[in-house]
Amino acid sequence: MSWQNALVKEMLKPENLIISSELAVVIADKFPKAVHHYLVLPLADIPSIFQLNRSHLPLLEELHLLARNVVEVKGVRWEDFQVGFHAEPSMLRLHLHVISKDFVSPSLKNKKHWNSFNTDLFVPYNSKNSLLI
DNA sequence: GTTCTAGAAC
DNA sequence: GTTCTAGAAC
Repeated sequence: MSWQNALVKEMLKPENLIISSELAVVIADKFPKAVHHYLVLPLADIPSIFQLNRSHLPLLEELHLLARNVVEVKGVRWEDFQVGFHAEPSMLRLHLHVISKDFVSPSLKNKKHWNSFNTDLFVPYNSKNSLLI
């Protein structure tokens, strides 16, 4: 198992779960790029955005619901967050980023980190249709 | 994805 | 001298 599978391993550990549903889980990003940075991952074995099609729309809505729920659980403002996918994901298992817009974190170390959330490398949830075949 | 580091660029 | 970049990691 390579580092690319680390997310799948982590999402299966109960101690990492913040909230979950029958279809997906929410964990904290191990290297948060902002004060708040969470990942929503489906239990279904969907490797990445490149496997998505229209049949996954209900699941994507479920992921977004969990994104809203984790922000509520943390007691912070939804307006202070951006939610979306990376256009060039590195880690396997589809994951929706839920990140606060401050981008203040010791783990935000280089230009690539910042660009991945603040350029076209970040695909907002509301632009998800562009990912669907 | 991160860490480490040699060589380039400043 | 310090920062930036790109590539390897068995």
